[in-house]
Amino acid sequence: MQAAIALDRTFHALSDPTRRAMVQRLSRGPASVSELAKPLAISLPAVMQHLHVLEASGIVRSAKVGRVRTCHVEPKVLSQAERWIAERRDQWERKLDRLADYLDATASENDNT
Amino acid sequence: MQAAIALDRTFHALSDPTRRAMVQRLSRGPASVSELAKPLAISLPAVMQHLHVLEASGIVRSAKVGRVRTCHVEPKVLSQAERWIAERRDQWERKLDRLADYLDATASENDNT
DNA sequence: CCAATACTTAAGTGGATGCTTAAGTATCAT
DNA sequence: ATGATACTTAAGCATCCACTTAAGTATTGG
Repeated sequence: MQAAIALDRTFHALSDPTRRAMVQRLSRGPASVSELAKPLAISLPAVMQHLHVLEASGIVRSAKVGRVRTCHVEPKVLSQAERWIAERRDQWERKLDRLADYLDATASENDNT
Repeated sequence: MQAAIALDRTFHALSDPTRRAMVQRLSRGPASVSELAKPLAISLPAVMQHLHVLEASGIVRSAKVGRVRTCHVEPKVLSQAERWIAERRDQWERKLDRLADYLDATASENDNT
């Protein structure tokens, strides 16, 4: 049930376009807070708040050296969210396949008119 | 950039445990609104509101026949969200691989002591 | 030392979210 | 026709969200 809260936080973190832009930037490599903020048309405190959300989800980690905080992506958490989606999608798609098989089988039974 | 709004809605829809439970139920097969509501400890209007969120994202579709509304999962929208995550994760993991390669190469240069 | 840099904290605001209860509407069964 | 069933709409409410500005703190370069 702890996994549910992790998924809550991860999907919530990814539901905002600014945060996805930050993740996209960080997936090209580490960046400081101000580097993350540069392309965004919002204040630095707003960027900090988004960063907190991303860190709370575990998607992003950061560490401060001197006055610079450097951030990077943590792919494991992304994998968990990805897997949740994939499992539901697979389940539904297999269900559709089984339905198709059943319909095919039923159709061929009626082939001998 | 229409895709961004679709991702907003999809990830937002998945960020709630009640809605994920509904998706999980629907990935086993179609269900009516009251079937969806049965295991949930919330009122029927609340279930409706969650359903609206899921439909707005495109994850779920529904149609009413008589007085029963039947809902089902739409796997394409799930795939898009899944792909967004996979792309970022891959990018970061490849970056780490390249870094490892670089470190290996640098290490072997210093092998001739 | 002192000013610039790089965050960080705090407080406030408008709007979205998730829930409720109450009161509908449209079928279906008798 | 009438009651039960299956939603559906509406209204209200507490909380959360994304953002702002203002005022910090901690490093670093001159």
